[in-house]
Amino acid sequence: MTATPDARPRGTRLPRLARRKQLLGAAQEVFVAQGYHAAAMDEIAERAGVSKPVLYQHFPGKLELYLALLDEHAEALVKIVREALESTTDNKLRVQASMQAFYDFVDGEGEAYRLVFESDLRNVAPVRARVERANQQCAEMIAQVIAEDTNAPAEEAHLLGMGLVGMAEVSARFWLSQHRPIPKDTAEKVIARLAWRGISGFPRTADQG
Amino acid sequence: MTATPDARPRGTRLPRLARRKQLLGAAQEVFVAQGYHAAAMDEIAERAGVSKPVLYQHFPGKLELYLALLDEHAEALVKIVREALESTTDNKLRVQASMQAFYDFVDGEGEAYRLVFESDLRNVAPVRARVERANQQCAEMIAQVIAEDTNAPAEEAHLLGMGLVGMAEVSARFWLSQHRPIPKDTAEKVIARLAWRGISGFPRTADQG
DNA sequence: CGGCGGAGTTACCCGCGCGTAGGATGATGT
DNA sequence: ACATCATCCTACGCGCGGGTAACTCCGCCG
Repeated sequence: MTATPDARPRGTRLPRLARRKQLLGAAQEVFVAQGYHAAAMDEIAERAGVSKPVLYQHFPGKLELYLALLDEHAEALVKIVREALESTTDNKLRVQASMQAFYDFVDGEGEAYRLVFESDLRNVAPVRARVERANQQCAEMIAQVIAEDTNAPAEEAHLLGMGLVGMAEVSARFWLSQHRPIPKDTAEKVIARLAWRGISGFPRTADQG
Repeated sequence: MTATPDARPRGTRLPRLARRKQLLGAAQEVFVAQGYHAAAMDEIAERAGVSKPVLYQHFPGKLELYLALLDEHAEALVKIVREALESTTDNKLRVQASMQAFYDFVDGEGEAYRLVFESDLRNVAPVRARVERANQQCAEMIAQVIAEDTNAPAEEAHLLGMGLVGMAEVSARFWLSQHRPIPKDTAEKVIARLAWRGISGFPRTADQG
């Protein structure tokens, strides 16, 4: 525990682009494990088997390095949610696929979801903007579908979309933090049913209090 | 903007307990506005119209000061959710009241909800523990109600509870961040309906895939 | 074989911000 | 009036960590 897993082979020389990718990999490990603030540039460099100035030859600063990773994974989230919604025109299946998308994202390699869902840098404008944008894009896409089959006003559809996003995100993170108490597809189905029954009732009943 | 709102009347002497409360107030303002890391003890002291050592006569360190506030508001959240659930035995009304509880919490004085829902210190164990505990207590209470009227296994009930918590939390934060695009009670009702229709379907259908 | 350029290194600077030592000042009891 | 205690202040120590200056080392091209 005290001794670091001792990093990559020290001393190797790499072409620029390969090094950059490797640095991103090392940075991701450290940022995910420690969060932005507790992560030290020294440690990232060491993890990559390289000295600190190398890091600064590839990224202007700590923040930019972080943003590069954040962009990558925020876009990945939006992408898989979009693909889930485009995978069918049956809204019930769409809900199921969307929930699965969130669970897949959270269950993805290296717990990278933490960068998007648990960033300790949301108070910094560019980070906040990216995180909110990803969330809103997901919610917006879902709201679109809801609005098509519903007489709910746009603002309500947006709110509902965000509600479903929150449901998926928080429940998926919980499921993972509890070390998968139930099989993944079961969790997805349970949540998908909750979501589907929730919104499928809206067309007829939305005009009454 | 550059000049600080210039704090409380400098130089006044206060009895210990009054000072402590005032310090907590100042600290909350700064922590909420800046987050833990960007908040400086100097600034909190200045905000309270006091010098730094005074702060340290009341709290052993920055972390403890933060934890004091976090505890306060985390407990407040659990409390209002509990009261919402105890306010009636009609589950539909319980859902409505619970959602309202979250919206009230987020809409509360000074945006204090940020300490619980947007802490930039979740990577630190005692903070993480408190935030997760509050969330889980809320989810647990809701799961309890679900389990009573449902044949869903305990783990699924927990997951559903956390899903509803996430729905409420995320949608409420979104609603506030958008500067209340719709009236609060409308938002509550929309989300409550989503939640209620979602879970009310579970008793009969939970045993099928 | 000489020198050019990119890849890496060591060793350092320095600002920020938490926490503290030591002194002043006003209330309180005798 | 004088001691005493609690409250509060000015001024500083000091470690941590982001970022940089200056140098080395190796392959390659002419």
